[in-house]
Amino acid sequence: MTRIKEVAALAGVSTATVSRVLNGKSVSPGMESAVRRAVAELGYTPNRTARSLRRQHSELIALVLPDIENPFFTSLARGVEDVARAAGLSVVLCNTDEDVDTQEHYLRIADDENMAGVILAPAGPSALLARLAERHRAVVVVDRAVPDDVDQVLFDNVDLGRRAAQALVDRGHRRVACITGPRATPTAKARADGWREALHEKGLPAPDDLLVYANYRVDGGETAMAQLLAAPEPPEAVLATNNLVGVGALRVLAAGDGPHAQLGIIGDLPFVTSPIDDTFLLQLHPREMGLMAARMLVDRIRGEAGPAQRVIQPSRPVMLGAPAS
Amino acid sequence: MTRIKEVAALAGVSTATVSRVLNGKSVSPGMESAVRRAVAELGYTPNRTARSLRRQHSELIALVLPDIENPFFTSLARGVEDVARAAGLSVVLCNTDEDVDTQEHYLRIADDENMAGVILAPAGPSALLARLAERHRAVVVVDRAVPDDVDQVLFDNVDLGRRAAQALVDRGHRRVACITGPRATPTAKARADGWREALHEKGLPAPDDLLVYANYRVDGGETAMAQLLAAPEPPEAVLATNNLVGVGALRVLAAGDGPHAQLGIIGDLPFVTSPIDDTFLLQLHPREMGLMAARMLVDRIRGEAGPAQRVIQPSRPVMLGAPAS
DNA sequence: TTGTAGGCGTTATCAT
DNA sequence: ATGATAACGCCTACAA
Repeated sequence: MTRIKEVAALAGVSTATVSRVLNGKSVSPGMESAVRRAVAELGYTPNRTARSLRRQHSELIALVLPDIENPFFTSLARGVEDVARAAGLSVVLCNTDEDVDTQEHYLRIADDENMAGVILAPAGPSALLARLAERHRAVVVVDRAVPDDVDQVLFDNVDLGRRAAQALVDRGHRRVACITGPRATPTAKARADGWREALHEKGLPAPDDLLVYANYRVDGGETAMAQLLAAPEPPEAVLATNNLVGVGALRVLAAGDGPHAQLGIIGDLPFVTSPIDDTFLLQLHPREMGLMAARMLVDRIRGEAGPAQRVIQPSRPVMLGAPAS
Repeated sequence: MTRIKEVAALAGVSTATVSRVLNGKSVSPGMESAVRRAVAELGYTPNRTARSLRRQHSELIALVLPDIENPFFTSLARGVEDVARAAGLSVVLCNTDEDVDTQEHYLRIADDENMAGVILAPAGPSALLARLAERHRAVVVVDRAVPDDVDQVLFDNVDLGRRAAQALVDRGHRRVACITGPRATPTAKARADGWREALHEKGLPAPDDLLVYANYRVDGGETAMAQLLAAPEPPEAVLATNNLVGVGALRVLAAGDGPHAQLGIIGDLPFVTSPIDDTFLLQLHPREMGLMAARMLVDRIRGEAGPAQRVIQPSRPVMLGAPAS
């Protein structure tokens, strides 16, 4: 454990001078080189705990995610890292496992560790978030909106649902079902609302039996898809409103022992193995979302940001495989 | 920002008493309740930076991973979290992106932030790791062996390769190919060595054209599998030595426009969509590996661990779908 | 049991 | 430009 004091002693200067060299303040060339030599010789790096305590902020940012196993979020994380590292900040990831208590726990840690900022993909409402923002801590929320007055990078979820459903209708389908997440999940509800609006705009019915509230994971998609296909009058097309239920739905179709249906999925599928013919994808570009969120956070940390803003992230429609026969 | 001083003032005691209450030292009941009331009223939580500086260690552990987008590692992370959280430690994840410089960067942060311990899945050799261990920092290495004298939780990679290849040979195949990672990746090489040994033990040849060194990701698996199947004499079976190249290989097979081959994969496939008939899986249970590593780390942090040990993690063979026709 | 005070390692202020 | 020193917030001897 080498301390600044030892560096100072070896270089024959005061600790203040060492500190100045390390922080790029003006120091005479002779002393500077002596200090740098001593630093190199001892392999000294400043103790970040002491530095954070003194400066009242560290060079860490916390990226607090609800589900580290969802490729959407890991891809978002990569985007955040790229921007943050380039700005001299290090990213630590915290997994809330969709649990609000765990979320509060990690937000509090970020605060108590004097981290420079937090990017949060909320698992649910947070009391701490507002407090952090009030104290002028840098905070950016991604993916799921919160009522607080903080920077947010979001999708227009109703629009996503509408456009995805429209794409399916435009391919000639009249019975278009929707698999979405739990009623209590706002993005799931919004995307389903978009689906409903699209059908109505096209003059099509959107009966309750065409809308399935599944758990928002792979097994939820499987169950829901199986249920839809087993109905007396199965849908001609199915919209899966996130990547995981999309994987589940795709699995059921790929098993191939039931009626077919055209699939639309909101999100991306990094690890699919089946040939996905005849599937409509509305890609979300989570990495870009991470890049944007990190840029906003860096600006805020540097004090270059104005009032809190909400940015809507674009999405991209892609048709995979052969057109519907 | 509420400080211990304010709590002390509100409770009418000294800061020392507040600190004692917070850390479970003996305090008279009257004072204790007064302190607890004040803490609750102010919503006080101790500043972890100051605490870490004073105690010389924080309650954070760093989980340093080479690829946050690989489900193997996210699953491992979940295991680590479960044990660590139960032990009162919080986990922060750091992504090295398979880059040794980034790895050293995060290891240094873990050290300079006085973190309680580090679990590292190495991207390559680390000079800092040995220094951390020497300074009696808690360190556990997972998945990829390092020469240093630290706790390690590993697979027997040669054995994995051997058993997986044996399983394919035992199903009657004589031309069994192998897709593995880059020559410079020790686990990739070891698993390929196991494959070679198995073939030799069965009296089968293991010619160079049956062994493909791919990049260890999905696209590497695709390219390698396509190459193998396009050969004049395509293999009857193919061993993919990790989950990602397994996905790539499976994709090529599922596309179905070439000759077929039976597939063996070392690892798990959380997001596959195709029906995987006729595939041999040697499952690795990364979550269990994370549980074990975290338990060892906690023991070491608590000073309850003896000399550094290496634990070999078991794997499980599974045959999916119908037997080879 | 409780309070006082020193120190963890760094940075920043204030003299020089 | 440089050095001595206070302060960041907390914990823990030591004293009472």
